[in-house]
Amino acid sequence: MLLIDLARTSAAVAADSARLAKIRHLAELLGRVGPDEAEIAIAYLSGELPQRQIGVGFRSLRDLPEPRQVATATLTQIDALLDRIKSQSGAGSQAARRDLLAELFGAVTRQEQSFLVRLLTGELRQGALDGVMIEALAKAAEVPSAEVRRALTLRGWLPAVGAAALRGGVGELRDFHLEVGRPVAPMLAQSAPSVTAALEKIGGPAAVEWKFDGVRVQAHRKGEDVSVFTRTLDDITAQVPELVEAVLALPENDLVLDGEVLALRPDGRPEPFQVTSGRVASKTDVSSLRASVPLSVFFFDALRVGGADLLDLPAAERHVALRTALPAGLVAPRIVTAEPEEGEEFFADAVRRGHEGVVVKSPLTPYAAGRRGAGWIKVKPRHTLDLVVLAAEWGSGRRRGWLSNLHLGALDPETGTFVMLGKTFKGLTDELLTWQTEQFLRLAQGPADDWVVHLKPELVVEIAFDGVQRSSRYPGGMALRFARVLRYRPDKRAEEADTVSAVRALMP
DNA sequence: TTCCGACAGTGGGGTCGCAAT
DNA sequence: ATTGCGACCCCACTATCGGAA
Repeated sequence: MLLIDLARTSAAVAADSARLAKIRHLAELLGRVGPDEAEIAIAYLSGELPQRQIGVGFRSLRDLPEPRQVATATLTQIDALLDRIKSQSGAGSQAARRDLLAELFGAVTRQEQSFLVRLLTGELRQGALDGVMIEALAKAAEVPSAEVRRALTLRGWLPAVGAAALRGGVGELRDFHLEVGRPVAPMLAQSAPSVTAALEKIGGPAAVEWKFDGVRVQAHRKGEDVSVFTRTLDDITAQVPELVEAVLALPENDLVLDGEVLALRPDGRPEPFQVTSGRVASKTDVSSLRASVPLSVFFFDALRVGGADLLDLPAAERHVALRTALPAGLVAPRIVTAEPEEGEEFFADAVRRGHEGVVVKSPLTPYAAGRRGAGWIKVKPRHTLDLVVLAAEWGSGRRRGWLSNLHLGALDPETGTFVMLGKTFKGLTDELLTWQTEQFLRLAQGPADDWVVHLKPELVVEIAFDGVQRSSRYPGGMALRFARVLRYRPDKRAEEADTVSAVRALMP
């Protein structure tokens, strides 16, 4: 199959806003792709690469060669070139990578170039990714989408699952099983503003469990072999020896566990996320880092214990298996309650101890991997500040033409100036985007730029955020974590905004 | 007919590893 | 030694579609 066929299908998918129409376009193409190229076609049309990543991003794609006039490139040829590019990533040569990219982009037409750029930068923007592709595969292979979903849960890689569906239908999909040593797509959580609201949503007794501010891990053990994977299914076994040893010390030797790894201080309080993140990402000098930044692990779910798959069991039963297989010190602290007061008190205590919040879990739900089901609901405390808009950046995609991304500052009362604390684009409705674009253009001052519009510091906006962290990027040495807009404060003048010292008081 | 679950899009701060400068 | 880039860790929120109620 030719790459141009995919580029055309992608364009048709982008042109129709209806999901059912997108599914029809994708299924039509999947119906005529050969078995050798099915995996490539599924990957490309759901915004992924068979190679996963190849060390090429936005910056490497600025200067493209002249396109061809006639489309002749096949999926197999493109895939082979991407393989060669990947082999030059990391320890390879950037010059070699540049030459190969020139060869790749010189071999395709303008429309294919555009498709490849969006694919390689991870910004396909056709309104269809895994969720829509699952439905399209189900349609093309004439199988229930639930079967595709189930197989994806267990395999974690849609191109492989989809190719199996097209090849062998339900029969082949049923061959996917939980395999120790191969990661499963982790279950995700929705969020709620309070434990009370979360309990309401679940509607009955629920587990309320500490939420740690660390890195999600999935640990597999078969005999004396242990592997550890992240949320995106990357293997980090070598970076977390403490975790490997903890799992090897268990009496049970056929296990798949879900948990969180984090760095604790000697007094037992958690280190800031930045410390945990840096430690987990470090591949060099792990043995000396162990001494200075030791990692702890807390598990909260069991997908397999003693050779038995537990994914389809209710959460409460999985937790019994977890407690049976693990010492209490390795299990995330939790209570089970239907009483809002009791849940709120447990939440407040977790936060007092420095943790991120809690996750409220239904006792009934199976392990719904990879979906943000209503079975898990996270609750975190929320801070707010009244800050001043210092500048704004033009949006892209559906936000093109709107000033979208706000630069936020706190008041320095000594000098009457404002100290930038970060940016946000979250929490804005289309109506608010329209309103603020007008206001910002009225307040514009300073050097004109086609990216950033600088403003007279007059507009006050109420910002919600999760916390304040150390920053080497911003002048105050602090940045907001997960900042989002709540509302504008036309009743407040900039001189009444929150001050730098008020922000500093929130630093851990 | 209205409601609501699931999805895609639009970006945020921080850290590490690596090649090039 | 420093810089730029890619990859990945954490992530919130709104608009939209289409099936459920």
